[in-house]
Amino acid sequence: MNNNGKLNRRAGRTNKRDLLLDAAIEVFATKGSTSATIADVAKKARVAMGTVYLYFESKDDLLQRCMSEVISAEIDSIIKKTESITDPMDRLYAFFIHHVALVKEKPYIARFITVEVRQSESFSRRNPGYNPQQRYLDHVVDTAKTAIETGRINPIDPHALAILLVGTMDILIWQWLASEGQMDIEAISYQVRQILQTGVTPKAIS
Amino acid sequence: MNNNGKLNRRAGRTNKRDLLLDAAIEVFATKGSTSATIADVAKKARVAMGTVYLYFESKDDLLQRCMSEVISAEIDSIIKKTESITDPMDRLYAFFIHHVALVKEKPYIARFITVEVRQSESFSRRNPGYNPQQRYLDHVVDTAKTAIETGRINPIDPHALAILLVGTMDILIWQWLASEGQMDIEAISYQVRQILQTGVTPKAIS
Amino acid sequence: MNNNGKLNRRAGRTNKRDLLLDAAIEVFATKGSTSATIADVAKKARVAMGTVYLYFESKDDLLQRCMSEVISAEIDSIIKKTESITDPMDRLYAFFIHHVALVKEKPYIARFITVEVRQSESFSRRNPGYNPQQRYLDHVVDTAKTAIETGRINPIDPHALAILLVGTMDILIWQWLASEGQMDIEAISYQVRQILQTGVTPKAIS
Amino acid sequence: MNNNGKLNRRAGRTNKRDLLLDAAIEVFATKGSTSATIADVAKKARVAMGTVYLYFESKDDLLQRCMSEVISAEIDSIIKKTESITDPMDRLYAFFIHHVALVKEKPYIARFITVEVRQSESFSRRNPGYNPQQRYLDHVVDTAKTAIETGRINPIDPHALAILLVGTMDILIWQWLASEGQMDIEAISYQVRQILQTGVTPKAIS
DNA sequence: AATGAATGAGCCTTCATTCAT
DNA sequence: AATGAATGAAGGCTCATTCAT
Repeated sequence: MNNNGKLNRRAGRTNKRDLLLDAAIEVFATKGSTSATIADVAKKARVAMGTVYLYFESKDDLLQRCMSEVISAEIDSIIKKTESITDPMDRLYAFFIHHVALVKEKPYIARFITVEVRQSESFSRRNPGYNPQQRYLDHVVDTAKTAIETGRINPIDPHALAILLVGTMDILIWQWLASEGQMDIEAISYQVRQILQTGVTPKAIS
Repeated sequence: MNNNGKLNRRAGRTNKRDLLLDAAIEVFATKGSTSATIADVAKKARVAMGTVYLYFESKDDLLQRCMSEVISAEIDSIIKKTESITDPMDRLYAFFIHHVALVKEKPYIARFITVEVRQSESFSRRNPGYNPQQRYLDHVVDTAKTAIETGRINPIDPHALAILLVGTMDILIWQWLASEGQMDIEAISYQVRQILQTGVTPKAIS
Repeated sequence: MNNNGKLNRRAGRTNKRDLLLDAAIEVFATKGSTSATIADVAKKARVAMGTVYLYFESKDDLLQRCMSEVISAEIDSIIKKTESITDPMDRLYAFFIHHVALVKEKPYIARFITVEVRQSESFSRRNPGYNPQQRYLDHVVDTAKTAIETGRINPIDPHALAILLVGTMDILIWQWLASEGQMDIEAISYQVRQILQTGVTPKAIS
Repeated sequence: MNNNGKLNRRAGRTNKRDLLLDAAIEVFATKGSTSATIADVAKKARVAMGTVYLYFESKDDLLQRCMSEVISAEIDSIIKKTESITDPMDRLYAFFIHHVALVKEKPYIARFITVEVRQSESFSRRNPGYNPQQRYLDHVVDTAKTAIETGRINPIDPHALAILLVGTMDILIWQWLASEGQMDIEAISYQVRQILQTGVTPKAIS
């Protein structure tokens, strides 16, 4: 679809680099980043081991790039998709649902986020802005603040709500991955929304 | 020769074994179980490397024991502590608070639970009963069912509530660990309880 | 770029593999396969330790290959060399002499055969066809049967003769190795032939 | 059965030492001396590992003592048993048969002789007099010389005869061990005697 | 730009040996 | 004399990284 040499060359370069990033995420998610080897990644990408080092400085660099580039892009994409929704409650729910969709479409990205990113402390400390969970939390806090300001939801603590939502999403995905796709993630999501909306306590008593 | 031979021998054996388990959990939690070496564990426990193999068959065995013995014991202890509380809502909250207390007291156990157990799929598959998160989920589901039956809370989906609670707890701890203890975990916990009790939607509107 | 790509690659691979096999046989023969280390073999072959694992799966695999490839090839070669000799007695003697020549030329192969193969029971059981001593015995039995059928030698038990010959050869080499090449192995061989031909008992008395 | 304290104490000491030597030979013969561990020997002897070091300086010392004491004693015993036989040919055959009997009675000693002793170069060099095969060879050479001097056998090379006999014996036992006792060792022994007595060559032709 | 053979540091594990009891 | 827990050096093997082609 590109129509000049410059873009093509760039695309060529980008394609192999992206090919490697995709292969790396899948391999890292499947075997765990420590157990996965450069040979595994190279094999999955159908290139020679040495080629990996033409695009990434080291195995650790490759791992960091997976987090900061691929994962970050996916999350940006999700957040952007929900920005046009005006009702904050709907926006949060849409964000939730879009993430679920990503998970179903590219499960290895979900596994990578829920497993690898969490344990990568060195990454989190060096690149706090790229921690997907932090991105999610910040996004929810922002949305919640708007919702409160507009009176759309009760004046609750936005940070607490964010933790509730993101934590729920995280473990929901974890459970779904563990169930190997057997769990009805949408049904649970809907139930979660109901609880959050009305609370658990009977109205008369609360 | 202190008390009697039997106790001494048993205590002696148990002590060194427990010493190793504690050291292992801390080391595994800090470096990740794959990156951590037996030498690290031995050094932390101030014994020689070979000694580890007097009490555990392999590095993997040591990791499994950390999960199935130490972690499981802590979780049993927490669940047991809350069993006497009659009000289901209070019981769930107490369970939450006890877990927070454990985390504050032995942060490396928390880190081990939130990070290592999650990625140890092989363990989870072989020993589903020892997965702490599953234990938590089951416990909350049970408690929620009771609460619903007694009319103490609305007839919501217990499984959804469990995912909400445990997921929140999990990420709350993760955030607290990342903040290196700076976050006011109790305040957030209280806010979470408020949200869960009354819901986010203004009464009149919902 | 010498001849053609195919041959070069093949030759390159074969050469390093053969280099390792030769080094391994010498090291195994000298130190014993259990005491010999991969580092020893690598050092003798002037490669890095890891290189061994590019050509062989494990230390045990390397040992098996020494037996099944190198040793077997040498023995095939000896047996083939003697096949054209028509007189069975001469053929047996030629076989004996050729083996002695091999021993003198590549003493470490001889030592490997007399020492390592003997103790490698697991190998013998799994690959009975590659046991050099068994190969020798079978060959001698076959030749002896022909010799008997043609009336060239007395109707003795071929199996007993095989054991006599191969056993003698084995220990003769062992003695020669122990004497560090000082023993006149051909002279003894000739004497052995004399004894076998005429027997030890004076004609009149027997 | 001893009847004074001194002897008893000595016997006590000797018994545990002998117990260890027996256990060691069996273990060394079964697993190979390099693969066998001190723990194996201690377990077989039903003593603690440390006890081994009360009677032997090191694992190597234990191995040397197995060769120089136990094996040597067995061989002395065999040679002594045949000394009274006047006819040299009968004496050699009796020696052969006695060794076969030892092998059948204590196969692990046979395996130890045929396998372990052979590969223990360091031992052979340091203690040439204790090499069982050398002892056998020397004995046969002596007997053969007598037989020749008395005209009982042809004036052959005694050394060649010795190598013939001992080599045959060695491989015969090896074959028998490999056959797991299925081979009729006596029948083959008899055939071997026939061949040695009369030779393989038809009288008229030789 | 691409390859993959070669490297060697580092890890898990074993086991001969010691020593406090 | 006897024990066996503890030690730590050494070996097999892996894999991130390099470099000649």
